[in-house]
Amino acid sequence: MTSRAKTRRATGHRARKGEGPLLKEEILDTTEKLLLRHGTIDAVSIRAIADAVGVTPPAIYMHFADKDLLFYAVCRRGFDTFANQLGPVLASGGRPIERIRRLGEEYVRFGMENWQQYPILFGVHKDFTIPADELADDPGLRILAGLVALVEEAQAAGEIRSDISAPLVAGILWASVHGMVELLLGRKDKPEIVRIPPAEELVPAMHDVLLAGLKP
Amino acid sequence: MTSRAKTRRATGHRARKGEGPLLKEEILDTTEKLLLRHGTIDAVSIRAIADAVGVTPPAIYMHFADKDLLFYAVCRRGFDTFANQLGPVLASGGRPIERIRRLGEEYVRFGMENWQQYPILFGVHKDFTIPADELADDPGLRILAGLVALVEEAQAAGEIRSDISAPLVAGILWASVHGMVELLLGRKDKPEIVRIPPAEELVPAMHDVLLAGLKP
DNA sequence: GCGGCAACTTGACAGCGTTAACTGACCGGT
DNA sequence: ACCGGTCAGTTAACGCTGTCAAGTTGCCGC
Repeated sequence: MTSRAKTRRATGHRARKGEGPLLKEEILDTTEKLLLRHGTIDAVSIRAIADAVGVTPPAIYMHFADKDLLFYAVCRRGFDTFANQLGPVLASGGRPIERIRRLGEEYVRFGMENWQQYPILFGVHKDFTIPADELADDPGLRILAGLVALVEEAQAAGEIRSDISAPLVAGILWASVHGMVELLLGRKDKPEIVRIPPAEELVPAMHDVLLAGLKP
Repeated sequence: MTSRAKTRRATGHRARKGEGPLLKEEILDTTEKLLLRHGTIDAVSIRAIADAVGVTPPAIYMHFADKDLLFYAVCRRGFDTFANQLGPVLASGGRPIERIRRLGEEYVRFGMENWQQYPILFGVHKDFTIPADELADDPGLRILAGLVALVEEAQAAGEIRSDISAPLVAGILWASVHGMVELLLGRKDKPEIVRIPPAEELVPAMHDVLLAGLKP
């Protein structure tokens, strides 16, 4: 029993005319699962994906041009759930400045929970070049645009100083929360070496400092 | 002319008894050069390194246990030059709060200039497990310890609020500058898509906000 | 001069992403 | 009812990768 051949090949099943997208979804699901299990892209081979789906490796290439685009598609899904998680916070009630704090805390929480996908989503090093047409309505950009609008709202309400432009403030906030996630993730499984305070102290303290520094 | 075989094999030279470390240094130099040229670890193969040095691939394994440790050694060197660059700033003159600002700006400048090595040095995703004994006197930890001490000095001088512990402040500062580097690097060669303000505005503005929020 | 050993080389293995060429199965048209 | 077309795969292979076991070469100390 070297190879599983679970879902499809074992059953002798073969997709009908319109069933291509079915396998495509199945590949995406399996790839995400394997990525979550093994942690990095390189640890998940095309052959392993194909085997888990129950299909031969070249079948993958019927639905994705290459490995990078497959994993971009997987990450794109994660990005969407990320945007869906943060969207409600953007539109929630309360003073703008409180929404900004909640947004940052949600961001860090999401990053910590999805630690396998996060570096792939937000890392500098994603080798694959994102297709330009897909990048147009990138979920991350939607969030960033929402953050800029939220900052403008806070500035209009007099809750944030206006001598720094809204995109500048948004960039500072984004850099801080992103750096915080990376700091926490990097020292995640070696807490005895680097004595960094735990997330429960760092994240609120950082927001205190940032929002204090942004007061008018 | 398929393979270069530059330095050693072409000359018929073979290392004497004590000349092992010579090749080791040469491997490190060549690997660093190739890494800077190609950007990522995966783009630099053991075979390419061996070929550039003028040696067969298994010869590399005489000096490094595997590929990961080779690249860790290369990164460790970069880390040392990083520490050497930041060390003087830590000990330089001026008020502690000014030194903190200069430290942050130097950090970002270093990160931007060494953009190929930076993600490998500071990324979450370095697959290799750093040998525990090497990690003890890690240059990055020395810098972090120096930053904590600097923050304590600033707190003692009454330049930074003392209701947040020094390690907490240091963590916030580190997360911010690191996130700023990643933000700038990530959007480095696609400035038309994400309209993020340039580094010359972001970095000083971020330090303004942080130091304002840290005022007593 | 000779054993020993450091420093390599040769040759190979298993696994990778990817491609070209082939094979069924289903569908619409005549 | 057959039949070409096309969708959805398969088989086989190429060139590449990191890595290892075994063999070879040449210097050093005795």
